[in-house]
Amino acid sequence: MTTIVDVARMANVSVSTVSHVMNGTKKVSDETRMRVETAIKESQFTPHQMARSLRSGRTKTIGLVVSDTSQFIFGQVISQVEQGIRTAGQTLVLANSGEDATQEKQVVQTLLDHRVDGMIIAPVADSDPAIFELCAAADCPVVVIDRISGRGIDRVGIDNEAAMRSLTRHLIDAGHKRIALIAGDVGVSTLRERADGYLNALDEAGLPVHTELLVTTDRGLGDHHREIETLLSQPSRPTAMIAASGLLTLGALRAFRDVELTVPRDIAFVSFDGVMNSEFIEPQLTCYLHPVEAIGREAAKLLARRLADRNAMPVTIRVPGALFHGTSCGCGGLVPLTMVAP
Amino acid sequence: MTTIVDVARMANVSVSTVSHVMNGTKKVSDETRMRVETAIKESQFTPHQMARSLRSGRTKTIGLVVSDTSQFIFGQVISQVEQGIRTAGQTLVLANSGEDATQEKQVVQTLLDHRVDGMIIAPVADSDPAIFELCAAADCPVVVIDRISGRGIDRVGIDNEAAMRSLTRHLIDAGHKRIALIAGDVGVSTLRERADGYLNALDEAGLPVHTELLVTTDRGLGDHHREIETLLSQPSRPTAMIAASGLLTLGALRAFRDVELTVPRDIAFVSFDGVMNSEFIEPQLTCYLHPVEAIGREAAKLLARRLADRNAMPVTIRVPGALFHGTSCGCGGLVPLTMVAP
DNA sequence: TAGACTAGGCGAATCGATTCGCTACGCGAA
DNA sequence: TTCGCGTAGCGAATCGATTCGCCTAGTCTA
Repeated sequence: MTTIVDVARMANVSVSTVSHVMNGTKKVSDETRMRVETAIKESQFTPHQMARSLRSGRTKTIGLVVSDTSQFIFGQVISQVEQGIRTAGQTLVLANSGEDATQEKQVVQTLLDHRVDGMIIAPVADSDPAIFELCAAADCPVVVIDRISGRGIDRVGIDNEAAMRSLTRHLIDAGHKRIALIAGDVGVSTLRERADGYLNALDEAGLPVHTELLVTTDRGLGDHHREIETLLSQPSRPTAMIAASGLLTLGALRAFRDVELTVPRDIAFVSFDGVMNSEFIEPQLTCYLHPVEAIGREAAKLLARRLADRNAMPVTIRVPGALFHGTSCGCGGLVPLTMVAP
Repeated sequence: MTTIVDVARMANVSVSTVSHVMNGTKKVSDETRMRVETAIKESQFTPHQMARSLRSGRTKTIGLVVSDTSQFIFGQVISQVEQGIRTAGQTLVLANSGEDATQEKQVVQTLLDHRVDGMIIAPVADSDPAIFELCAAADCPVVVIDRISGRGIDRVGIDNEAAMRSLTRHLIDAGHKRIALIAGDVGVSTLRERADGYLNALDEAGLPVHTELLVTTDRGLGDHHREIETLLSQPSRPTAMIAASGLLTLGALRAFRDVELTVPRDIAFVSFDGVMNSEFIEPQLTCYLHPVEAIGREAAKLLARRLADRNAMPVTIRVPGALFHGTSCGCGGLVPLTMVAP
């Protein structure tokens, strides 16, 4: 590989002059600049990023930690983040936390060892708060996605509570009183906020909470379709059901199929977050559409802002999503579905 | 941040001794080693990867270039590759080529500037062969995924021709003679191989090729459902159809819906590659299942092998996929679906 | 007991860039 | 003529690790 020394020799100037030409850090006469530039072209010189980083302390890389790269939702986030930081001249270093707090801490440390200039993290359920201290100690700015945790940190996510309240309200307006929620792991802040939205909607409407209709799980990412089957097989089965995530929606759909219930004839169904290719699935799901692309975009923007001004006030950005009115809620479009507040 | 110098001072030894303790590059007495190790722990020292890389010439990073991170198939690949290299102590640097040759070349250069130890590339359709020269010049091993291009390079992919031949053969065995292929951009080697499989199957069966049933496009990633609609609206419409990719399958499904054809009653349909959540889509698609996870895994393994032995013979690994016999082909399970040769 | 050899550790060069301070030169003013 | 000053460019220290060669004791052998 050719180095800056080779270029300097070719152009018959000193190493520092070549550096100044490349970075525009000092005035160089036109004539010298030309010589250097042609030398760079001819030798196809590209500066060694490691050497550059060692000296300057900046690597022009951004770390992104997600819990499962293969999940569709994260694919969208990765795509948007990559695009955002690439156009800003940065490069993406990706790590998978595998929905495990120990591994998350490890990969965060690895990214810090690689001296990323900043980090975007979608924390796991029982994330160790120490990771933020690690980043702070390394003076590495962090943006948290989706799952909100800690104060004094830039965050971007959706308004889970309001969105779920809208969905629940819709079923209530359609006359349902026994509404089940497949809530998932309420240890995850996202899912707990959604469960809160459900409870608040019931409360506002003066409806009682039937604890047997609230399906939560302590841990794990399963789709829980066995539990849902059990619930649906009982004599006092609910007249409506809400799934709190895309994965849980798939579990519910499996359960409906297995116990041979037809939606919306036998039970009304709405979901938080759509599922892929839902346009080909019958019935059309009434659901909240998670604005994943926007979240990725905003996260990249937020980090860029932070890198430009380390002392800016930390902010929390709530990206609005959209509600899709399908046929699965069984209201036949007669009951309006009100938008989530922005 | 604490550096190796701090540790050396704390342990009352020289810098080089600390280095030797960390890397096990020289024998150090137990007593000294202990002192150094406790000093490392107490100071929470982690070596500066940039400095380390500058000296050693290895960055412990692997570059991965895909054309669209948000596509499900690449999400799977990314996940497997990340896992593979993480367990090997490497870190993943991800770049998006956006299905554009110019951008692809740029990101490859960026990754080389960051001195990745190796690279895995899923090339774009009209990929510039120069990218391989760039890598060769930088002495950076490359593994090519899926789309095969060039010789003397490690490659991992599936046997597109054989898989497509099986699918086509299945429809022929079921009695079809007018079989359409939605082939997509045959400039992409993957898709051309699939088209070849279709043509070879027809040839083996002694059936003529109807060019109007072969829908190809010069460029782009669209799902082409308009073209498919046109084809289906003609009086002499085919009795069976094959879609050559997951995306094209979605286009076909849209077209069937829009022109109100029922599969398999009005037309038989099989697809190369399934679509997400297809278990909830009626009818069940008879299709070839792309072994994406295996491809990602193998790519990581292949690169590891190459890094261990730069002089090994370049190999091409063909990962076998599976065939799923659904109801969309309309044969009612009466006609056997023969496996792809491994 | 001298000489050879080993173990354990130290010092300094090195990787390839950035960046600060210095020099040499030319020009205008006093 | 001398002084001051701005401009263009050079030299060398520096970032934080790795690694090679050298040094010093201590041990073994003849």
